[in-house]
Amino acid sequence: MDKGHLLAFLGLPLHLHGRMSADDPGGSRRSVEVDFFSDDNKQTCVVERDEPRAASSGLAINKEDLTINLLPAATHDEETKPKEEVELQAELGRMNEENHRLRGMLAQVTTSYQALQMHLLTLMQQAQHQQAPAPLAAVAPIAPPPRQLQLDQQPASNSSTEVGSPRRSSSTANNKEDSPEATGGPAEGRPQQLDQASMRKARVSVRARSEAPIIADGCQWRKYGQKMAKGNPCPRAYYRCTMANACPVRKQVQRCADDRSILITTYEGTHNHPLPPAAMAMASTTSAAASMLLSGSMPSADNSFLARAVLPCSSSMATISASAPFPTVTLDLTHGPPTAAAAARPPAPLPLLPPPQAPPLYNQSKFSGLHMSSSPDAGTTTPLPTGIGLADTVSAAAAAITADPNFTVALAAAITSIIGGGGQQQHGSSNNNNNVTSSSNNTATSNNTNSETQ
DNA sequence: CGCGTTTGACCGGCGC
DNA sequence: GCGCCGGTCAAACGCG
Repeated sequence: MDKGHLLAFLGLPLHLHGRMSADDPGGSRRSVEVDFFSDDNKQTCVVERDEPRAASSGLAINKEDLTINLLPAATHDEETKPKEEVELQAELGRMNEENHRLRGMLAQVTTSYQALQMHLLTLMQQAQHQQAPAPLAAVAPIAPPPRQLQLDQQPASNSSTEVGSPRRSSSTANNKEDSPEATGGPAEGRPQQLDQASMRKARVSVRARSEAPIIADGCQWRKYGQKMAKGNPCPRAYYRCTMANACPVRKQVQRCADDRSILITTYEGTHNHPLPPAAMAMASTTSAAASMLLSGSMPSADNSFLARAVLPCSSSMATISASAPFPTVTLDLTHGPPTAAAAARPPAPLPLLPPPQAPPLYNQSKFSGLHMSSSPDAGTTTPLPTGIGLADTVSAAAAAITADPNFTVALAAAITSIIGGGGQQQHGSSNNNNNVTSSSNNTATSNNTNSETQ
């Protein structure tokens, strides 16, 4: 959505723009605001452009006004100069105050926009599901509903035909996962096909400080390859989920080239089986992030803006990149606050979905794995020595994200898009939790600590 | 002996 | 068309 239209749509007092551009000593978000209030929005600024001149001694000034005031000052007497400087400084001070107020208003507008965006997304996805219902029906018998969202459900939905090896080798597998024909059955709606195609490619990258070779995210992984990636002296390891026979989920683990204490884990795909609670958090986060990417694939969507919109409280740790090859959500857990505080807080009161769009299953303890999060250091930059601690870190971080009401809205949208009207997820959820309670203790990742060679 | 890792080879996509 | 590079395969190997 165009920002100008957004402001108009939200009824923002557009006359603020000109003032905003006058000065922004704040800095970090300056580019956004300048762009926001650029002169390109003439139709929104033209009304106000005369006002600063009419009240040149008032609060509202812009760059031109400053220039006009400063240049004549050079010709003034030496005695008047300090006076004007003092006035200017006073004005600057007032402008700074106003700038802060405007920032607050901008934050409010952004919040409103987020809500609207999420609502729109939800409506769109609901509409899609009315067009193409029940693509998950084929999956449901295989893996009970409570598992994570089937964003990458195509392999799962085809698991009846794609028996056994999930290989994608051209020499051994004719049913390539990436083939559009495999994305959905003939009953599937075209728009959803496209959505799933994009979501299948979506990845979620988690950056976390860890001395361990991999982060324990609650799933079982089997290493199937290792490569030296260009531009990084550290090898990249490839893991495949082995909790189910044909689970399509893969992950890549690589240390950051700049800071080798940072472990970058990239998840791709969606599990087609029940997950341990410990894995649920990450998987759900992954799925929701993929859903966000879906929404970001809408035309003219600004992904960075989208990232801030979807994860407003996590903007410092979550970024969305649509740059090739795959759209990727990066969750940066290497930064402590502000999310560290959220991550370290007791995980029990996880605010989940707002009632209207919340599928029943997510009002259950879908993220019960987060309850394992006991490490007070979760989300901080302190390296955690054990895999369990890392699991806590990841889970707690995921809790921090999912606890964000805006994120849960996005999550609701994701669930709505995937599950649609399908409702009896709760039973499976409880089954799922029963199934995996024990596995959550063994942290279920690959036991081989030598898998990550340097 | 079974399971998981290692590692060189292979394949496909992409840029030039 | 060619080469680079990411991703995957599969035989070899190690470990319990």
